[in-house]
Amino acid sequence: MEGGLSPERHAAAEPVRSRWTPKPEQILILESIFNSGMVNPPKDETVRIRKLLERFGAVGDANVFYWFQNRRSRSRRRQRQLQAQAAAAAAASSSSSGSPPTSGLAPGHATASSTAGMFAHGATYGSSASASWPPPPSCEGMMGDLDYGGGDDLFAISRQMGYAGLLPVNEYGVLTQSLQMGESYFLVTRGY
Amino acid sequence: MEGGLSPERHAAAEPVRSRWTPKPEQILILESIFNSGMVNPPKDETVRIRKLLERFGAVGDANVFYWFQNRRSRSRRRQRQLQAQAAAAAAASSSSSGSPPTSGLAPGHATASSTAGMFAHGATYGSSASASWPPPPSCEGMMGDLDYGGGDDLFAISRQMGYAGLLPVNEYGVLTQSLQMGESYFLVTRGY
DNA sequence: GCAAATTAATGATTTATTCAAG
DNA sequence: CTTGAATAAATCATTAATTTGC
Repeated sequence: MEGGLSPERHAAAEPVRSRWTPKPEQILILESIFNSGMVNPPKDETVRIRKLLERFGAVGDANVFYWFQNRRSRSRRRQRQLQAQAAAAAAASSSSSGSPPTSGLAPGHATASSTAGMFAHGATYGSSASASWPPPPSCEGMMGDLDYGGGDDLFAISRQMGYAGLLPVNEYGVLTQSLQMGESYFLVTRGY
Repeated sequence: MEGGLSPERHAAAEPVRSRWTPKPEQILILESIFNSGMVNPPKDETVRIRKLLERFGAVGDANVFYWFQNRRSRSRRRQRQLQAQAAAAAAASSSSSGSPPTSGLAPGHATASSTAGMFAHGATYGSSASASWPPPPSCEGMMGDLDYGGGDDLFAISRQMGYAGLLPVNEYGVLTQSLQMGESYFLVTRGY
């Protein structure tokens, strides 16, 4: 099995599609949100998330949408595969003990080993990204962009609550507790 | 008690999701384009198409996108079903004359009965043509951006060149000849 | 150590399926 | 039933991890 991708291609006018490569911080945020149970954010939420992520690098709504879509899909596939494996093993060794297909998307275990401190911070990294927008769910929340100021008030919020301190994370360094829906979080990485 | 993900996300107030009902003229345009071979228009083309359709009623990019998606899907399914049927029949009767699965998308009968006059107009080219796109917005302007600006001259131009004459249509009143890629067409309905 | 060559992850597209309005 | 809307599954394509030979 090999890719068999030779330098032979339409070497004429290829726009060279490049794709978004999320920063570690962005991944952490996304994982956290996903892990907190919001696996399929509606459009307005997606916009909010995107605005959060933008602090760490250019990103578009579409990227966020795609991320969640892929995350859902692959999470489920892994789950299925794992279950099939278990089923096969069970069938091979003994019998029954079939666990009915629960939800499929299981949030967090907690192994709390890695540490990622979270608190607010203001730094304007990202620029904006080109963004078209994929087909998100219902149009309910399409009333104006509840744009809380300009983003810097994130500070305010977190200051209000004081830095939330450390939150429980799993083996991926991902939160196992849900983030507050209306809040915004920033994270401070430890090393990288 | 995270509650995980409640089965219901939509707020209590059901937004009464109403769906787009394309006008006959719009359907004709869409069918024509699809029938002409452009079965999966890239984003910029979709925008153009949407602008065209907007003359006959409110419509968004997402609607156009969905339409083509569904059209492709259902066209192919019908084709497959038909083929399966044929295969089954062939197998049942005698030795099969298997026709390899050609492309599923290739209509083009011609019965030329209905009439729809179409004006051709040399439109803005500029098709970046290459890339496809990330699916379009869901609840974006069903009325929002009135882009009539570059739109009106369509009429002007078509008036200039005079009606381009009738084009061959099939039993659905749909063109059987391909529309020119860079062009824009208008149709004059006969009654409705 | 370092790049070219491979492989593994994963962002982006397309297709198939499902749900619900009309 | 037809068909617009939404989602999940499958697929493609590019980027990061690696392996490998020097």
